[in-house]
Amino acid sequence: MTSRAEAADMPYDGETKTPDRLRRRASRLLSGMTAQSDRLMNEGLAQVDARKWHYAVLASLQEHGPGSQATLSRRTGIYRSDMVGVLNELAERGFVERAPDPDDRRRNVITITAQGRRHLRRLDKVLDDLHDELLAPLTPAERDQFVQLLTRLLDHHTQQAPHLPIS
Amino acid sequence: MTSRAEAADMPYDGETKTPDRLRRRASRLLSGMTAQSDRLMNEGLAQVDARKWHYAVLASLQEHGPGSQATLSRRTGIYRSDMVGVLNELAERGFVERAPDPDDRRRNVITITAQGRRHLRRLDKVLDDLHDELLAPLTPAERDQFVQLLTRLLDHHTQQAPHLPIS
DNA sequence: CCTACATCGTTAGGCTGGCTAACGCAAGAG
DNA sequence: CTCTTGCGTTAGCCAGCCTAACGATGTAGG
Repeated sequence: MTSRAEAADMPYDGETKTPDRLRRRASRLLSGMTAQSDRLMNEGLAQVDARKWHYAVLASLQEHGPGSQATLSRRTGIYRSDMVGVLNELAERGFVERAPDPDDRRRNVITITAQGRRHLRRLDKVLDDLHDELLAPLTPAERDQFVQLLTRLLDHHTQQAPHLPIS
Repeated sequence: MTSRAEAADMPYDGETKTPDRLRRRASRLLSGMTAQSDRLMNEGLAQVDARKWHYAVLASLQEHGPGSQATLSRRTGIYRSDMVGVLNELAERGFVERAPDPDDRRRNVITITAQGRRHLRRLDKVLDDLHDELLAPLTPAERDQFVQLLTRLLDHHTQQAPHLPIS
């Protein structure tokens, strides 16, 4: 409250904030960590000729069964404009099948193939290992808590602001 | 264990994995959450004619004092090729000053101005509010823990893989 | 002094991911 | 039959991240 500012060579002009707010800002930590995570996953998946989206689509297919491209788009959070390309790649490799839906001729029904299921198992293993590396510094309990905190945060934000088609 | 596969209409071919592995993958939670966070911060900062980078630079200047562009680049994680533009924007608005360094004529010395400090205080307030919104579903204790977990993870990965110039 | 190398600010450009817009087609509602 | 909605597809924008190269300047070694 007292007038002790105006000292021109003192950089901290009355700020009592935590010194390294830059490093502590959750938003900054998040984007830093995501950058790291993306790098890790992309590199790892590239070694088995896959991408994150491949996994998302295959996993969604296996867990919720076949669906139209739009459905998959909603389930995975991939825009339907980008879904086209992803499915092309997956179909090229024989991991999914794209067949016209007889009940609704606008739609394609996407089905995972046996090969796709094998590939998915492989990806799951790869991702497990990568996540082990990603979360290496945390104990199992901490990992659970981390995931739980993230889940709660994400749920909160995707529910009241459905900006993303995720989930 | 028994052979009960081959049932073609049953999508789950013996997988005993957690059903919603897609949603639980830390990497996926992270990128989802970061997307949400980035959106929030960008929108909030845009309302005061600012960007994330502006904050990073100003905060770094205030905390560690003036420095060359390359130094700032290393401190904030902004590539020096992009730093040019950021500093142009900040200088235009009178938040920093760019002066040639007499001791090393390759360098510019960047200094935060009084106006810059005022602006930074404003940004800090804005960001505080935004983070309150971001972390709304968490209790104070949980927020701390979240930040702490993220910090540990990030430290771990940036130390042994200095891919990013961050910090 | 000369040479070799590193660092600085700057410009240009590439790649990727997220996102919007528009199209033609098909389905459903009134 | 028309209007609206959803579908798959193409095209393209924009921001972030990142590399490469340039001329100018500094540093170290002979």
